[in-house]
Amino acid sequence: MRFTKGFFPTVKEVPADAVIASHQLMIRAGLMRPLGAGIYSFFPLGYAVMKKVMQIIREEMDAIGGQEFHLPALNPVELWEETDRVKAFGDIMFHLKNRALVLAPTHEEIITSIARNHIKSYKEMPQIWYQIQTKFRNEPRPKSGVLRGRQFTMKDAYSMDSTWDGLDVSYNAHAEAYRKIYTRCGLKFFIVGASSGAMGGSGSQEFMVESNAGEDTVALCDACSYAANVEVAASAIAKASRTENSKPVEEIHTPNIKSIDELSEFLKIQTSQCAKSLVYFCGETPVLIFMLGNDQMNEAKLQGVLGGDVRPAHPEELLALTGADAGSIGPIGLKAKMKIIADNRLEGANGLYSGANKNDYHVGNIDFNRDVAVESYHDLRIVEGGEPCPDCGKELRIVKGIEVGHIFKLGTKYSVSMKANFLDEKGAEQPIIMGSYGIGHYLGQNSRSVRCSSHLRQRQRGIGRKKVGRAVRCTMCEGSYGAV
RNA sequence: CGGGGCGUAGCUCAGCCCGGUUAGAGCGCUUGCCUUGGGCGCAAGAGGCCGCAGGUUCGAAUCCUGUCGCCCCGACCA
Repeated sequence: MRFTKGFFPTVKEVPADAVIASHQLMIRAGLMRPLGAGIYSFFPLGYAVMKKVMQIIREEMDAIGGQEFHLPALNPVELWEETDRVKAFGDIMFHLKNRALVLAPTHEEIITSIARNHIKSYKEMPQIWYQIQTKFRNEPRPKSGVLRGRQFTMKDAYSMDSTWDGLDVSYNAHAEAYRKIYTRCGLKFFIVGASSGAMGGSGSQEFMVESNAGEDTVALCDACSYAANVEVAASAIAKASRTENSKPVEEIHTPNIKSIDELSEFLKIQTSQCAKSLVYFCGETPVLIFMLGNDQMNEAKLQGVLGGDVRPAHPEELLALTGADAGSIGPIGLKAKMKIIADNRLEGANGLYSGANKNDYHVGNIDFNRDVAVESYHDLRIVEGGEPCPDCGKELRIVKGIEVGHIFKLGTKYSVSMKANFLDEKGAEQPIIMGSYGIGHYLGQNSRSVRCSSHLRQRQRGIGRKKVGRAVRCTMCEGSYGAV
């Protein structure tokens, strides 16, 4: 068909409700249009790009032995009740009003139900099943165009193995296939370790693309391959120093000194000679936390250490527990007995300054070994850009990333709850060992890959009609984007 | 779900605070002319029940209430 006959409705003006570049460009170039919040119609040009991406995905999935399915999006609720995920998803899952049906946000349950009906022997595994399909998630807040929508296209794959080694093989095969897929799509990606969250299982990795439109913040090392979500990222930053001899503690009058900066300024000391105190509650239990200097505490890490939801103490609680207001709290002279934990950087440190638990007073020469009943030391800090990489020591960068893929070792979570068992070599019944692999799973989608491509391909001038034509062709040519 | 913003021509917006004749602009669209090799120029024209529903008023796009929708921040994100 002639290009001039094509339906490519372009717009000159930047759409009022599109904020990020990719969203604006995809609309302006006529790739798609919104139908409602988080719902998009893909027009021929946009669908052409999407189809090319799907083609690449199919080729790489087939190459690792994947078999393509087409599963229903309309699912009986009962299936989801078997794994208790009706509750787990809550409002995120769409429920039909006039039937006991839900719109599938992912397909572990369906796959597992098929597996339990048909896979009876270890001889029938491994299996890799995948599909490219429309998913539905009732996002409380769709945003950034196609980045987070209520209906989207996703490739989801599932592996079924009879052994844990087999799971590793399937998992690694997917990781490799994903590398090829993103590379062929022309995306510069990096891989971060992730928590498997409520998906369950023993491990997972996220494939991410650097973008300031991203929703995740990642500490990234360009020298080695270290990459970790800031929620879990660590750095090889030095600990606080320890001198040969500890001097006796001394109380210092520090009128109106609250912050670490004010304290170091007032006492003419380094911020790294100060211990910052924070009080959090984990449930009903107050916990006193020490950080070195101006280090920021990472609530996600604290939560991991304490094993529950945490919240900062209120001002009145601070006063009751310590005898002072925020800014004057410290390890010595506490009013109430509290669990005390501290950041690793403070382990064994001495000569430190902290609050005296008395407003307008601080205490100096604190020795954490001698004066503070620290229950345990943990990595509790938020990694900052420029700190040394924990693996290679080079500088870390803090970047925003878009999750374009997520792979999980599910293990037996679904096979156990849904009783998907097989007979092993000895004739013993075992639950199937599963993996789940999404491009890009919860936050991702094929359409997001399109989005990323558009985003990365944009130039100062934006993408005009001719450029879009070429962009699409280039997408079709598997990542020869340099030519655009 | 909490906070903020916005809903006026296909698009981007003005008008609304200080209610009052046929509601405007640019771009787009249609027609004609011009030009006849590139987001051209000139002229004419179509197109809006001012998101929807109530209310206040002699009179509402303009004020009030409700409602729906959309966007942003936050919470959430399997």
